[in-house]
Amino acid sequence: MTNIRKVAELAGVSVATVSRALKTPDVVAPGTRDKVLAAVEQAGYRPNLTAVQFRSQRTRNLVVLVPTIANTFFARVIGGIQEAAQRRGYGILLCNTLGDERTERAYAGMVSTRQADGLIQLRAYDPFTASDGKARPPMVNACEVLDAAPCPTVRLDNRAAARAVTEHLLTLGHRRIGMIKGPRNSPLTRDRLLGFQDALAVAGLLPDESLVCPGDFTPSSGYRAAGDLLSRADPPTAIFCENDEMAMGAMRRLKEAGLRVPEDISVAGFDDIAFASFCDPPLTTIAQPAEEFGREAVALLLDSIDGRDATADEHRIMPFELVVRESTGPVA
Amino acid sequence: MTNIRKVAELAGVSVATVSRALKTPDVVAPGTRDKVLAAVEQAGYRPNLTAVQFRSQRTRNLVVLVPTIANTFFARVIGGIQEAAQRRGYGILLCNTLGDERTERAYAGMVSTRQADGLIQLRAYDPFTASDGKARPPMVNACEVLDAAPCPTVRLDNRAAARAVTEHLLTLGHRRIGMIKGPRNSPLTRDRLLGFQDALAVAGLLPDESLVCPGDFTPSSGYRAAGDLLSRADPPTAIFCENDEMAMGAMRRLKEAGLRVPEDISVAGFDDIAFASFCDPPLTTIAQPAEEFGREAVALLLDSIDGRDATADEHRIMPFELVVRESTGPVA
DNA sequence: CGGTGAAATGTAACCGGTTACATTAACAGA
DNA sequence: TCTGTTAATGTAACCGGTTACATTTCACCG
Repeated sequence: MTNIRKVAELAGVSVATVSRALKTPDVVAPGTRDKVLAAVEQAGYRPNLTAVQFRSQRTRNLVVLVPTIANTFFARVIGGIQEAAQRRGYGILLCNTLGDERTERAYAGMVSTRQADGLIQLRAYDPFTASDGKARPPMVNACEVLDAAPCPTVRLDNRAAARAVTEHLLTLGHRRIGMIKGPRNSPLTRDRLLGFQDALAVAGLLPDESLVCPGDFTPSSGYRAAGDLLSRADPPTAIFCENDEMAMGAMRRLKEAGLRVPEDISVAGFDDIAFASFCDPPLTTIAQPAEEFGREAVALLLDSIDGRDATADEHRIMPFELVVRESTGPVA
Repeated sequence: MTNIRKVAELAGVSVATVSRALKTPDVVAPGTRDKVLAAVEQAGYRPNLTAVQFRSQRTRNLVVLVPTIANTFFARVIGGIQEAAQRRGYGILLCNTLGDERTERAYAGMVSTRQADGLIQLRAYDPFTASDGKARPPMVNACEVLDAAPCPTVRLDNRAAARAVTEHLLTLGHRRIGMIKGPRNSPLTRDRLLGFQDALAVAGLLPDESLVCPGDFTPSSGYRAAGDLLSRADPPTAIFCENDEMAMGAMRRLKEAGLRVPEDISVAGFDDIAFASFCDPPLTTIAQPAEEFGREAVALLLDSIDGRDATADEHRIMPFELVVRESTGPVA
């Protein structure tokens, strides 16, 4: 393999001069610089980045922990992360954790062992134990965020967004509204449920626990939950799903039961994934700037890595928008 | 930062003994081993992996180039890659190239510069130029595969799969069948088109170029293309889309035109993404073992990296299955 | 012409592991 | 007791860059 010494020999200069000609060209004489560049070209020299990383204690890699890449929303967030990271000269090490804490800690360890400079966590979980001490590696928590996050965060006001969806349904005259939740132990799910209940309370409605079904953000869990809601003595006239995937599963189930959406029952989702405007009927949902979540997370993380902002209390609340399409309508 | 020297000092042994106690424990005396492990524990020592990578010339990272992570099928493939890589102790460096060749080459360069040990390319493009010479870094090309790939490949028999879909439509009595293609210059698209034409030819039908519309694998391109097909004097009675995303876009467009699927017009897709069984009506499509593509690609790449199999002519053809759901029916 | 300072370049230490080779220790057999 | 052999451990070179510091070169000025 051609290394810097071979190039130095070829150009008739020292290794230091080669290094400088490549990294800080303005400090070497023009003539020397040209000689070096010619030698680099001739030798087909590419600096060994593991050596650079080792020496400089900087890898320019970021670890990204995502609960599941199969989720369309997360895929968009990752797209944003990757784009922003690349623009700033960073690569991303992706880990699809599937919620497994051992896996999360293993990948988080890549930061402790200097394989990456920082970490973006898209789940409400802190992979660093107390034993990591006060020397917490740079981390940003985005999308699904810990209540007392020990790091900067990027999130939505999920409670307000869920209230907006619920108010929309109430305005249409719905009074018996079902909800399909996300996974338990999730602050995000809890907040959306709170927003849902807030709106009901304002409308003077008592919360009905039996109208709230568990789900796990997959279409099939939405399908099952919708079935449960239909089997009630007095099924709801509208269903609010905590994401679009479950809403699509729910709509499938409703149609199989012979119900029309929205004439017989309304359905609302959350996230505004690409399919939301193409399913039948197009889905009323909350649009989130997914890619922007990713970009913002990268910006905060790089700030933290570069020590530009030591405070771990930098929190960004991203905007949402209620997108009313055809899956919600007046109560029958 | 605690390094191996601190640990050695703490344990009262040499750095070599510490290294051995961790990497090849059987060559150090049990008593010494215990002392070292205790010192490691006490110091909270984690080996600096950049140093290990630099020294051993192995990073245990793989670069993955994906045209677009937003595509549900690719997301599943990446999930398979990530899982298999992790099981073998490798991390993945993900690059969402969006088809940009500069970006692809930049990331591919991470292999040449030793930041990664190999590369998985999910697009029909070779990021290594001739100047990289005979020292081609380990690479595997999966899913969308070059005709003369200079490396092992993992792919589907797209031609046979497309023929199977088309034969299914012919069996239902369709004679005027539209097709929505993927991006131009794609061997995968070309093969699916060939399979489509094969089936038509066997049925004695002449190919009708005007029934073949361009698309780009997004729902909106399917939506547009379906509109084009409908505007013909004699629109097709069935549409074969080269992926499920476009099929869902097309179905949306057909419904807006007041057509019922499959009573008035049949639609078939390709890939069997999660939404395929939840859209309305559930989509007839080709199921591909997406995760398995990823796992297989990793297996081939690690073989190549470890020199277990020097031949670049290892090619895997993955199985497909025609999944008939409700979006296709007899011609009206 | 010698002195001065700036610019250009060279020398070598250093980053933190791994490992070839050297050394020491321990023990068996003569 | 001495020698040979093996196991355990230590010493130090090495990987390929970066960079502090030393040295050389050279223009310019008194």
